[in-house]
Amino acid sequence: MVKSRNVIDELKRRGFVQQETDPEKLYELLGNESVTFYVGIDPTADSLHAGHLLPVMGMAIMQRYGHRPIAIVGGGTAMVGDPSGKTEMRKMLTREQIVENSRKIKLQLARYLDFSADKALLVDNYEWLGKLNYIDFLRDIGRHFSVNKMLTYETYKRRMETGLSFLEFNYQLLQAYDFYMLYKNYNCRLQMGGDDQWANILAGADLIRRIEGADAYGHTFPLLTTATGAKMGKTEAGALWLDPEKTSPYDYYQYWVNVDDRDVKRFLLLYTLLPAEEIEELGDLHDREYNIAKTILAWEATQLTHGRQAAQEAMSAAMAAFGKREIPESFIPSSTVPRAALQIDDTNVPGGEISSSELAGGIQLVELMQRFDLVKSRSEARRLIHQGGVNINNERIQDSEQMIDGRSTNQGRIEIRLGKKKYFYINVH
RNA sequence: GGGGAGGUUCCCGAGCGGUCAAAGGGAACAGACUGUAAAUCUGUCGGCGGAGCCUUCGGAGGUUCGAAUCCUCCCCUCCCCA
Repeated sequence: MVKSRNVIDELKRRGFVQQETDPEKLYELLGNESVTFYVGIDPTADSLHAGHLLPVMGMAIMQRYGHRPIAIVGGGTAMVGDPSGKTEMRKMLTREQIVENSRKIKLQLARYLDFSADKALLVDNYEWLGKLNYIDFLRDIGRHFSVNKMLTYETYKRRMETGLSFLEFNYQLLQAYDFYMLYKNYNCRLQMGGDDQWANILAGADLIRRIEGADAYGHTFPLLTTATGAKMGKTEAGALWLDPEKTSPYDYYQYWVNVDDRDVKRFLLLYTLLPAEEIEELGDLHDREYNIAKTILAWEATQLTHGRQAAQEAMSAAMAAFGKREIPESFIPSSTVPRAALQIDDTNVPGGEISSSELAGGIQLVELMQRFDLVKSRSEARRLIHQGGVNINNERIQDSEQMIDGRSTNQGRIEIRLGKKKYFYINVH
């Protein structure tokens, strides 16, 4: 990425812009100087998930264009809970949980952002929110907010139907106060966030204008859904986590390979740092070209999140299960995806172990499936078999009473395939 | 605090004494078709070694041969009024 262009052009081109306050001035500012900006990240879990990725990528791009990101892990605000986009009140976390979650989140962010030499910062807003005095806050900050105006915001209007606690109603003031404090302490002049944060971002920019008489800006990212309308990163197992303990790199890789055709190019622009030109040059894709594009997407995304080594393992495992793919040199040349020589290696396909002595006695297939958590219940396992969805060593199983023993072993292991996409190897030792 | 409505299986949503493991839709899963895609069609979708049985309809009791359906108390949510 070149620094000569304005980052806004890049963000627009890649689909990171939903709305901005004062676009002309913001454009000028970002074109002329290095700007400190912030994005709030909610530490309600000890890991980020795919839903967080868009703002994170946005920060990464901004930083590569010479701007300084502050990730503010909402220690204080998480203790209140943002009502935006929520129909029900959020769970509140303890201080200890938040601190622990923040620590882990920072490690994940470090994959995307360079935290060295203060080129990026992670700030906990508990620093100032924690010692806030209620009366002072009301007098200094509260006076700048109009309840009448707040009630007209869509987020609150919706909650007027279902109920909104006073606690949550204050969330906006706290977030605005964050922006203000960051402005004062770090000269932070821009807040970025999901489009559901628009009202909160505006409130902060307003507050800075009122108190300091200074300009501050807001920028929102689109709220992304997949082509089928689902939220980003929803899988059968729940969220798509960045933590390899929660979602293995293999599953992570698989998620991206299985993306809808209509999303591929969009996602390449949003979730990889590959040059926009090269992605646009792809033009209309046909048939297998989609799979090549998806392979690159999966490679780049996995590599960003889990590193090169893990991405390579995930990719070779996927190829072991689903077949090899050759990726032409001309296809997004900047990508570091292994194009041909990648050796097939299935050690990272999900798997388990069983002792040969136990196997010798014979074990029911249904039992085996349940043991390795491939199904939730024996009934489900039977159902799957009846529907023809279970293959052992590439042979469809018809009988739900099927026994598995030493004879089912193929080169020291048993391959179970559920449906078309779930491969599982049981190694016999 | 007063008045009203309601809490049903992953979600929405019927059911209002037996024929209810509970309609319908969505999601999800499997099969066919494919490209590890979409759309479409077919099937499945509480658990248990198919029948039978077991556990479910906010919670606890009760009425009844029999309750998700009736009664009592409790908890929770929403609306109107204060």
